Amino acid sequence: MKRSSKLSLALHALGHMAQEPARARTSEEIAAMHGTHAVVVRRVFAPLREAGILLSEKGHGGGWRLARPAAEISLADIYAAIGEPFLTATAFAPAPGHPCAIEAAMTETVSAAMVEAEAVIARHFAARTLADVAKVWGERAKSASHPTDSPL
Amino acid sequence: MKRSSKLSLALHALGHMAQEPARARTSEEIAAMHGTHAVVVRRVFAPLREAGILLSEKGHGGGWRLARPAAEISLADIYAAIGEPFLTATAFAPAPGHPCAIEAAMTETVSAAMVEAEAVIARHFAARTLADVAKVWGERAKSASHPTDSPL
DNA sequence: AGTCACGCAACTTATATAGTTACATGAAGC
DNA sequence: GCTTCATGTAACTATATAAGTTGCGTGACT
Repeated sequence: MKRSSKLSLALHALGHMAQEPARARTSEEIAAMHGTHAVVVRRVFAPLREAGILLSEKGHGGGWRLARPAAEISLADIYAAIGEPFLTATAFAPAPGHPCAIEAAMTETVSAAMVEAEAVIARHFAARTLADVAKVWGERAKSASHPTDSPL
Repeated sequence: MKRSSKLSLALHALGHMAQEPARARTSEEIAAMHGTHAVVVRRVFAPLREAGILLSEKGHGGGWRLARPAAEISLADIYAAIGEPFLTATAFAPAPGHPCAIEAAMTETVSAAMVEAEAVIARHFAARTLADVAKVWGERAKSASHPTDSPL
């Protein structure tokens, strides 16, 4: 397990959805596309719905749809909604049971580096929308890999 | 478990060692200082020894010592020797069993962001030596927290 | 010889996350 | 109104990763 992550699923799926925004996709469809389980898709998509990026509909013809044009959804929006940081925050639990100035100094330095790194990532993602990625896809893959937008 | 990490242990311990470089510390001592196990210390320190940052000696009076002055050991040296990246590389395993242009495009974007972020961290760490941190410690904690360099 | 400390391999335990099952809710079609 | 399809959610299982632990070997000092 754990061969993938929430963010990779979200980016992959929303990238596909940006290709044909009108059509709703079921969780099953998306799960098959990404090689995972429908419940996982719902779990990952729930915060995106709450963030106003996705809409979900029940019943016949239901499924998931982009809540606004792909050009108005940046990767940063998705990243922020997921809330799963790249940086392993586990790296610095404070000293167990006793304060230590040296450890504190180290933690400060590392934290500063992490904040900087996060800012870089945020900037990077903010500069790219789903539409940008869809465009790249359109330019390079008029070939055969994903004819229109079919799963698998 | 996993309340700490290799890097936090290394930085914490080497920070202390930089305070009094002449004295060798046993793995037990360091483990007590960081609230972990001596074997874990040896495991984490092994690559630092191979990288020429630490020296280890067996027998009476043995233990660990800095291989060179604290001013010549940057945090980047330690970070590189540990080889444990901050950025969760798990985030992007490729598509399971089938290529997908969209996923590839997303992966490229994310990878580029990660490379940038890594560079920021590397630069940040390269600019700080163990001696710098020891100095910070010396300036702020002439008080009581760690009288000389005692564990706990 | 005896003790101390690292070196290393193997095993155990803890945790996080993906995967799965099960059931409830609501919407469309008949 | 009943069935079908789809999401919503909680609970459970499986697995991968990393820390913690044990045991034994080796070298060095007394």
